[in-house]
Amino acid sequence: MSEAAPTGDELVRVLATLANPHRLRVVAVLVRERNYVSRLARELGISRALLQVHLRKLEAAGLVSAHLELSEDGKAMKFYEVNRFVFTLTPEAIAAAAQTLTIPHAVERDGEEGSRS
Amino acid sequence: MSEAAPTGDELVRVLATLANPHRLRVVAVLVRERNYVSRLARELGISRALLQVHLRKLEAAGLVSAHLELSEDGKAMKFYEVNRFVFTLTPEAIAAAAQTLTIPHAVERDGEEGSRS
DNA sequence: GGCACGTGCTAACTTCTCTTTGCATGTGCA
DNA sequence: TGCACATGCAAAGAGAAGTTAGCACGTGCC
Repeated sequence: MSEAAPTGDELVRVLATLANPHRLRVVAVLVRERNYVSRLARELGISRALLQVHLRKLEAAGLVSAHLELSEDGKAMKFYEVNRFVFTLTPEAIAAAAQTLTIPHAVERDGEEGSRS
Repeated sequence: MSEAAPTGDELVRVLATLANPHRLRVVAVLVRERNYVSRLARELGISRALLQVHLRKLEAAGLVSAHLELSEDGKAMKFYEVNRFVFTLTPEAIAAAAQTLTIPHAVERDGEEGSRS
């Protein structure tokens, strides 16, 4: 996931996903070590239901991965870990990504009838 | 604005600002050349009122700058241009930023696991 | 069985964001 | 004076996002 040139839609999704304090904290915790949902919720001090929503978004954006595993005592636990990724935000990179946005707005240049000039 | 280590709040604001197709296109157009509001709106094919809202957010995030100037025929025109900025998004950078988030969630780690349910 | 722990889901509420619509101001020019 | 162009702002609706609460399922163990 080392981004060389993300598409506009992809970039929008990633940025929207990371533009949230909860999800930033989730990434921060997962960087240290992989973790399963319930424990992660406890460490972050948020409800499990809320965490799941954020984890789903992070996963949808490709920033984290989930692995369902069975613990020694037979309990199903869903482990999450962060993926490697590098997104570099500069005006130029953004301009390039913007060109690939779907549903592009009309950039028509017809009515050039300025009263002045 | 070459970010060495943005704060969590700052990062969230920048990401939230850039996570929008319209604003990405605005940056793309302004990278090529500075422009004033009305013309920018025409080129992007969106209403002026809508563009102003987006420009305000971009400016609030420090990504663009505005300069009010008078044209030859005396009309007041507000020119916008993009600022230089570099934000590098990696799991580690995000983890670092997350540590500086205000209104941090309680990350308590004691035997407070009550069965309140 | 009942409790503690893990998972999943959804309905419903609140809050925020986006977008449109409308009106206000000012200038230059035919 | 009236039109074309520039600016500004705010109310209000529509839609998306965030959050809570509640229920479902499964396992191991006293």
